[in-house]
Amino acid sequence: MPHHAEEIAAAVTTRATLRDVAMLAGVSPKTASRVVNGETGVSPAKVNAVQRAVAQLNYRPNFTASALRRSTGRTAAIGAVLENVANPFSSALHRALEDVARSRDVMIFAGSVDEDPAREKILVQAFTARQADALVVVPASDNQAYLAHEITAGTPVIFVDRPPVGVLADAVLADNRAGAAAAVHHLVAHGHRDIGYLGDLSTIATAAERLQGYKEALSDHGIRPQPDHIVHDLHTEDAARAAALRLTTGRRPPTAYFTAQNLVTIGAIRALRELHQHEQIALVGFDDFPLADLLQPAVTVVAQDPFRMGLVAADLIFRRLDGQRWEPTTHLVPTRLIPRGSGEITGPHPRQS
Amino acid sequence: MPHHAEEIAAAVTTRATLRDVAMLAGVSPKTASRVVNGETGVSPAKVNAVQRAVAQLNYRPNFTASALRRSTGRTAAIGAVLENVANPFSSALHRALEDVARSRDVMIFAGSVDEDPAREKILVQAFTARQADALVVVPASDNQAYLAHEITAGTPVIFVDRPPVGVLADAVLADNRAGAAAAVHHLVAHGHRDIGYLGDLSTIATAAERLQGYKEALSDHGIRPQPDHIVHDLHTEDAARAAALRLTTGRRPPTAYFTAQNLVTIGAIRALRELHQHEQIALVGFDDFPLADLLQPAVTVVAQDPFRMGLVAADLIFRRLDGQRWEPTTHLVPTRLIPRGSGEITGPHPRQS
DNA sequence: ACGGATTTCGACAACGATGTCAACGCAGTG
DNA sequence: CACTGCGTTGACATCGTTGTCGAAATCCGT
Repeated sequence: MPHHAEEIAAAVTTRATLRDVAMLAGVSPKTASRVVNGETGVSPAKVNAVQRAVAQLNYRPNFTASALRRSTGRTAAIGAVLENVANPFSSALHRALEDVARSRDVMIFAGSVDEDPAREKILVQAFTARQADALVVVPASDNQAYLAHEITAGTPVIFVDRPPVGVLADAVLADNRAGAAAAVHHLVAHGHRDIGYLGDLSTIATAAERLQGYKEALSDHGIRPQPDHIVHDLHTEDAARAAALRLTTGRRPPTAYFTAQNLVTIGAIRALRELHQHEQIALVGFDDFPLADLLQPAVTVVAQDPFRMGLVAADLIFRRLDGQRWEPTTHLVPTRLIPRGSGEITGPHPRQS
Repeated sequence: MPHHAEEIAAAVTTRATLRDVAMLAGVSPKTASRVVNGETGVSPAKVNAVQRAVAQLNYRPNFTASALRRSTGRTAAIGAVLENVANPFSSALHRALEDVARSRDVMIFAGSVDEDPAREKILVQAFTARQADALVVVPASDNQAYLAHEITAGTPVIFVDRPPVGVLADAVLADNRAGAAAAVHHLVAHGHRDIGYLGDLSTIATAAERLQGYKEALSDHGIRPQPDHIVHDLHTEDAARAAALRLTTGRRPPTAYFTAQNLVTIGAIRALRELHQHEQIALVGFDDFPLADLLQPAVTVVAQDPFRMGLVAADLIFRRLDGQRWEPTTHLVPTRLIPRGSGEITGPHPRQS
């Protein structure tokens, strides 16, 4: 159906195209395109005519069509496969990506995986089908070999928080092992030798790393970990609370806890409160959370820096998009132990020194 | 440049197109398209050949090109103009949108405005340029007339948390006025008559509504609000803390506070702690926050339900996208007062009844 | 006034995909 | 045997935009 002038006038209900603008301005679509894109070499008279037509028709360029035609094919969009856009870690990461992307006029597509491996693939597919220029992935599945094709096809893929398996790619990880070890060293230094471990799903790579750090640190002090004081697979606050209740009311309860994830920390705190042990039993949590400093006692944590991780990931992405080449590299972002009170409750084995 | 067979074999570095698939399978692009889209009326032999070619070339359809050609032109993407993807309100809203969108295979573009009116327009532009099928907007500017064109062009636009100005559109709002009034009634019922108000930027519509509710509730009880106990434009935790410190150490300090926003609430709590007044001065905050129940005293709040607001907004969007028509409507999502302790500290005017 | 350089402009094809439609092959019918 | 009808298939145009390239108009210096 050809576009006639009278149609254009009547067509307030539909979006104007460059053809419509060109027709109204009495120029070719190509010239209209030139004006819209601010190219030089168009006579002032035509520039004016096109600009008036643009305003009159409220023309908005179709960026997807433009990207399709353009040589680079860039869509100026990055896909972020996150754990859950609503949790603080993911959303801080998301925000960091956005901040860097904003300076380049790039948008972020974000989606939540909820630890569902199938969902991870679905989201990656959805983002690649929409021609995302790059992907940021917090993997939930146990293998990301399916991403090899995207990477060889030139799409930068950066893994964040958890390392890739089955494929070589850049990764930005917290130093989970060192962070967990620091927590344990801190507790031992405050006189604890019987330190309970409460952790997330053992399928999650970071959880495994933190357990490893916990065990290594204990072994550094010649302490043999008590198997029944190590509990995995606590994926909800309530599961963590139940586990902490059980351990604390058992015979020979731990004198301190290392809680290896946010919700686990909070669940454990609830349990200790209920048992009125929160001023007696020490606790260090992995991953900081808002208001940790306002609780009684304030909660000592090993803080990650998800915002910084996002900044690093975004930097890698844009360096790759700018054409830089390098071997896939893993970047460790350090953690920081923040003593606030709960981790400084002294235990029964004060240091001799 | 034409696609030759040997090019296809060598072209592992570039993304395969439907042309490549068709060529390798020995069929026309149209037939390949039919197979990829699962249309009927293709002989089993060709279906097989195409599927093999798809697998061999790791073909992934270009959804943006498809959307461009398709009659509906839907991109299966919704733009969300949020306050800040990293704050709990926005991210809960975001997540609700995602949950509903997921069931329709629709993705969410999200961006943060940070209360910057210019940024609001930029994001809307970016989303419409990318042909988002619909927009969810938490406005920060004082006028959204610029969106009228999108709406008449048939793009559903739903305002959330704050009403639109200068344009008619659906809106999903918390019942700010009633919620604020409920907080004040609650405090009065516990013996308070001198209730300080600490609020966010007065340019934000919700802040104005909450102040209005506060004033009306006071007036219902025949209380004249004290002008110097009303402080606006507290947009950071620290500004709120400073204001609470100032009011509380002034002569004739309020016996209770209504803090009209999240960070303001937390800032006020910090101030009261520092002055050791947190067990003496009552406080009700607007908007719930995690761990409010673990503080000492636990914090009484008027809870909004951003997740529900997102669900309602998403429902409106998809009903519009499905072709339903109705006059723009405002949906009020009720708030809920959650007594936890800080709001039940009794004041100097216990009720006679 | 002339030739050549420069500027301005539009026709055309193409990006990757699909709607339209006509052509083809093959079976069944009169 | 010619004809109809159905199921397959591909040629072509098109979505909105821009890269390429040559034509036309304008400019300059001599």
